Amino acid sequence: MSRKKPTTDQWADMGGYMNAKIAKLEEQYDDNAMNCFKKSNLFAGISIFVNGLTDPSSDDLKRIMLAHSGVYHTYQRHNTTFVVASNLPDVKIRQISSKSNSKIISPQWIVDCLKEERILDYSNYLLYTNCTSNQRKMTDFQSEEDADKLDDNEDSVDVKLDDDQTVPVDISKELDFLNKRVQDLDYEEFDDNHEKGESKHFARSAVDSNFLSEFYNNSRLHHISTLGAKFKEYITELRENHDGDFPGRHALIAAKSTETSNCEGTASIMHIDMDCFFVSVGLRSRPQLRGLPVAVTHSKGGSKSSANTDKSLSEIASCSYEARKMGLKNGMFVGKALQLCPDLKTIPYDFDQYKEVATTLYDTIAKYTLDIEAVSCDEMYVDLKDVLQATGLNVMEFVSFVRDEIKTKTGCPCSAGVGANRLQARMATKKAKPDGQYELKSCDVSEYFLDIDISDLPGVGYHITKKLNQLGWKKCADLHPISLEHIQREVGTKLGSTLFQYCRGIDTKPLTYGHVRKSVSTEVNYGIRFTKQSELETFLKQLCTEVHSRLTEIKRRGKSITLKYMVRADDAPVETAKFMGHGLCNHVTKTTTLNDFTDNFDVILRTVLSIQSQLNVPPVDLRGIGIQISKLDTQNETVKDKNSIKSLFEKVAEQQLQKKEEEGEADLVATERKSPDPEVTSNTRVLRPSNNNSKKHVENIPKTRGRGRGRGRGRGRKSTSRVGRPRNSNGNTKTEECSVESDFESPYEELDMNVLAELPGFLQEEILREHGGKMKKTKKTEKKKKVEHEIDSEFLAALPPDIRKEVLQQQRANSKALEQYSKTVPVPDKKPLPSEIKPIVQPPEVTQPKSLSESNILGKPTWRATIRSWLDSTTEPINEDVETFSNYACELIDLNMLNELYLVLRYLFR
DNA sequence: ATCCTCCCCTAC
DNA sequence: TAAGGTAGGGGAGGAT
Repeated sequence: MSRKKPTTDQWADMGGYMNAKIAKLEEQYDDNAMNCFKKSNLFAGISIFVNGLTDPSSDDLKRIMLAHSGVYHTYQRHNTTFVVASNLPDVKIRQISSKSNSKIISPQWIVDCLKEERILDYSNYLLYTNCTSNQRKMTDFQSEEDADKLDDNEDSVDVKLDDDQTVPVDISKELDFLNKRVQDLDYEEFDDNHEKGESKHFARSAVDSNFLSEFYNNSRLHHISTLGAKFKEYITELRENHDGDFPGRHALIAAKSTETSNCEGTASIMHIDMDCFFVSVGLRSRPQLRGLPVAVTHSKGGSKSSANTDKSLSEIASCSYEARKMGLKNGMFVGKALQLCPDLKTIPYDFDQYKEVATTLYDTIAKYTLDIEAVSCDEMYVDLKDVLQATGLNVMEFVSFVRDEIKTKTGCPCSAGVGANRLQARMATKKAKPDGQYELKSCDVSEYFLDIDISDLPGVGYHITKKLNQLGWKKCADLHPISLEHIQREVGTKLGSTLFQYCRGIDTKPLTYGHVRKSVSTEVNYGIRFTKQSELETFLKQLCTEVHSRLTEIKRRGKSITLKYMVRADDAPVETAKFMGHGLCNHVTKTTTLNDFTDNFDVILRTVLSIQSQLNVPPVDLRGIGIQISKLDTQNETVKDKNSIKSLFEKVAEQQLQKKEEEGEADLVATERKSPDPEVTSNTRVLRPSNNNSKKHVENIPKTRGRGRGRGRGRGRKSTSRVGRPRNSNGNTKTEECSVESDFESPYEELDMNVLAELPGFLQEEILREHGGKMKKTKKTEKKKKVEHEIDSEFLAALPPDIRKEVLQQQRANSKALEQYSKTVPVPDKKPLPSEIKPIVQPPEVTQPKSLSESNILGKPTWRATIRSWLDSTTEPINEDVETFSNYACELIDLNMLNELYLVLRYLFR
């Protein structure tokens, strides 16, 4: 291959620059790590993307967002709230604003918001105000009239397009011209801003600072994946907020022509799917290409200069039916495709348009019913039973009605299949395509399936197909004489029984409407070329930023962090055949399970860096990197019951009861036993003492940074490492046991940890906080503290008298303990807390227990934060009256727990 | 037995 | 040049 590599000099230059940059980043990172407290919720719900150079720098802006609950996007997304920029040329602005909902504002807005500690009206900070100015700009190189046409076209989702005449024939030329112009200007701008030559026009590999964002902007798979997820969420949302009215149905009833009624209501599952989606969307503005073999790909040039494109290894994302007839397939390389079909026309991607069309598709269906299971951006299952019943239409009437509507609105054809279950509907769609519909009647099912290729069944991909074909099984009919056990033996229990049923048209899986994420990940297996460890670390950090922002976006936290590598296989050439591809690789993954759920950037980054050093793969050999966060905490809605405050108490009580029973005191308490909601208990896991052995809970943050001398060879298939990180970085932490004592660094070693350990959790917390921050202040604060710990009279009043007495007693004892303690402990200088303590004070990564127990709540420095965090995720109104709580408490909780629980309540009601 | 981790496979 | 992502189901085999 005469592929051009950057010369060694170029690499070296880049390395030098990158090193300097990294050093700076590191420095900032450390700052960042020390100040990882959330400072406020100022920017909650707001996300920014920084475009170009800004003041403050994008890094600073990121830190601000991190600290104030905002989200920092490493690349612009449709839902980015603000694009932050200082100086953008009009063209760029137009590009941004026409393609998204984001407003472009000056970074000053963020600075000023911070200053005033409130969200200011951004309109004064808009970099540009709508439309007018930039349209004028366009006239610089377009006639006014053309520009108008163009605009019309861009907004034309709702315009009828089935008639090709509607669109001017030369529109695509204009588009091309415009795009080129925009691109040219982009480069010019880029040069202006980057005169130092720190980066080329393109981000070539992952060492370029803007590689990640460019990659994500251009990756079809990324778009397919994220769009799909988005629409699943979209449907879930629509269902949640639905008021019971389906506006489309009225029109349907009115438009109903015949008096047909839907008597045979069995086959009412519809599977609907856009026909070669990307191509169809692209053809809307290129009517002259209709009827020709067309493919969507990054590769430019189409069929005109075969010299260059013959060998193109660019992949085809989607190709028209005309192209498929020539043997083209999605995913095929352009080079090969051109051999099969020299007349192939290639068109570029337009991700924003895909999204628009998909939205129209979903909105159209949603007018009639929300019994929708989203499969991807262009495909869904719909249960029509309800609509048909409500409107009296028969199935195919309805199907053709919506298909027409979709085609009219989007200018793109779709196909639909109808059957008694999802499998039948889906197989019916196959017959319907292209641009058609087909109902698979129950009497036809068995015959219809006989001739279906096994490889067409869902769940049967490349490998399974191969395996089955080798056994001589190709058609569904071939499977009929085979016993269930036999099939299972070949392909596994689960898939075996699925296939056994599928080949007969049986599918018992109902449509699923709720959609709960189980993991979040980000992965790049393209353009990964590192020469140095530092480049790898910088990139890992970017990936962490990315997962972190995705995690925060879905408002979840995770416990398990996986680093995934693709490593060049020993015998694979260093230069891949495909430009910047990954070539033949081994996969290496390693997972760390934290003790606590986290959504904290620092925790994620440290964990990842730590795994990185354990895997110890030479950066040069890396070809792909991914980070996955799994074991997400439970989602609010789905576990409302389990998360109720009542069940918290019940579980605590249950736990105590068990303990007492074990101690043989069952009869004493048996009468007190309340049988909790069976659903709750059935989901309660039996608690085991945390195997994290130490008496004190310590945050589970790996501290090792940089290249450790981890030696985990190759496959990384060791069991997952618990990264119970010793902090004392000078290495001599022999004990895996990590107790608070051994982990303190110098000034804090003076703290008498034994005394501290004696105190109730909440006091430890207060004291440690004082210690780290304000202990310098005099008695005054202490008095204030005391007052704060005084018992809420409202709460007291709600208690039965004898209990009230005990509570008061206990409270006095606590105060004394605190007072005494503060005398015995020397007051250190004001110093930032060591990182072990941080989470105790304001922990994003506190335990969010699946099960709650005494030991989870009490006896741990984090109990309070634990409960707090747990309650943060509950949708139960925590403003239930104090009385209710005290009643729970009195009924369920041991007396000596009451005081602590009281403090929980105070905390909640503060 | 049951759970957990590390895979592999599939789908869009 | 090219932009080979992302989430979920499930099985093998070790740990508990």
